[in-house]
Amino acid sequence: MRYGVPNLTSSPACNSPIAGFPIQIYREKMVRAPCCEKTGLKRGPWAQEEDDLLIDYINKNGHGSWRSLPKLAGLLRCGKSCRLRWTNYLRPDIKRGPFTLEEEKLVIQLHAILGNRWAAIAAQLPGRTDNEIKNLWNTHFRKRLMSIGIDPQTHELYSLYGSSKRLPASPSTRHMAQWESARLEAEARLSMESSSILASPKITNTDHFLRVWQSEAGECFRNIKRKPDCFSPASQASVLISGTTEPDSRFEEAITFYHGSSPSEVEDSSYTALESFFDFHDHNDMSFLEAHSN
DNA sequence: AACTAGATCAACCGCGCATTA
DNA sequence: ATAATGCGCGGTTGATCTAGT
Repeated sequence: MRYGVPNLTSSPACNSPIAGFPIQIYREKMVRAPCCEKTGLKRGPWAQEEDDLLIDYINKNGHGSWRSLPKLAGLLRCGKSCRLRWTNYLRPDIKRGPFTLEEEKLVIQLHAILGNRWAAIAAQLPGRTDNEIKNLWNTHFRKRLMSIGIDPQTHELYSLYGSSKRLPASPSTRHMAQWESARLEAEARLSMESSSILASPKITNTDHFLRVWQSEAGECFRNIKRKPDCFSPASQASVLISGTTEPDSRFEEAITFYHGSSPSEVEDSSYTALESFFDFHDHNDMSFLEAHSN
């Protein structure tokens, strides 16, 4: 049976008084009380009948308070377990099955920007859960990136900075490596695919971003740093792209990287970077950019 | 056929933030 | 202002599956 009695000697979770620890020790260690009374509650894999009960209840009543849901639905589970089961597996809009090439590419690009913010990455992939993406990353991408000499955490090329994993000096250099890693990964995948079916969308995307880059919006985007006013470059870019004045700090670094690059200098890696940046915003933003394209 | 090692992924946990009392 | 509570997140675990020997 999976997830049996916790190992009291090694698991931090055993600090719970319910797991057998004296209440005093529990309090001294300042450990938060468990989310629910675990005695008598079922753990481990969900049975079909449990799934049916949960689906039936949520379909009729919505989930409401997760804490009170199990009792109301007739489940011997804690609310946390119910929420996890629903959000990661039972939700009707969950997309099962292997990730598409485009989804994989997007995950890599978003990870280069967002890091291990799985929920934020999942928000950009409809039907995919943070857990699924996290598993995908840890089981596939991490090893693959490492095998081609890229640090999966920072997206930096080990080979650029010698054999050690020390960080490169400047933010712009770091981002060059970051974007390069995304490009290398995408290209490595594409090279394994012999069909022209996959090549065509790439060209289309490149043309699209080249058009955006050369458009009025792209010009503003490139010249942002030259504009002297109260907004930071990233703020201006955000206003331009999405209307928000609260950009992620990583975008500020990204803008710095873009600044000074001419269209002829920005090859595929920068298109990939630009694509990542724009993909982070919703599709309405893309409509705005397309409307301003030549 | 039996064993082993590595890969996969559902489910767990503690923590931090936001909200409520 | 503070404590309690609820929820969601990221990291980790371990049962099961698969491929290799």
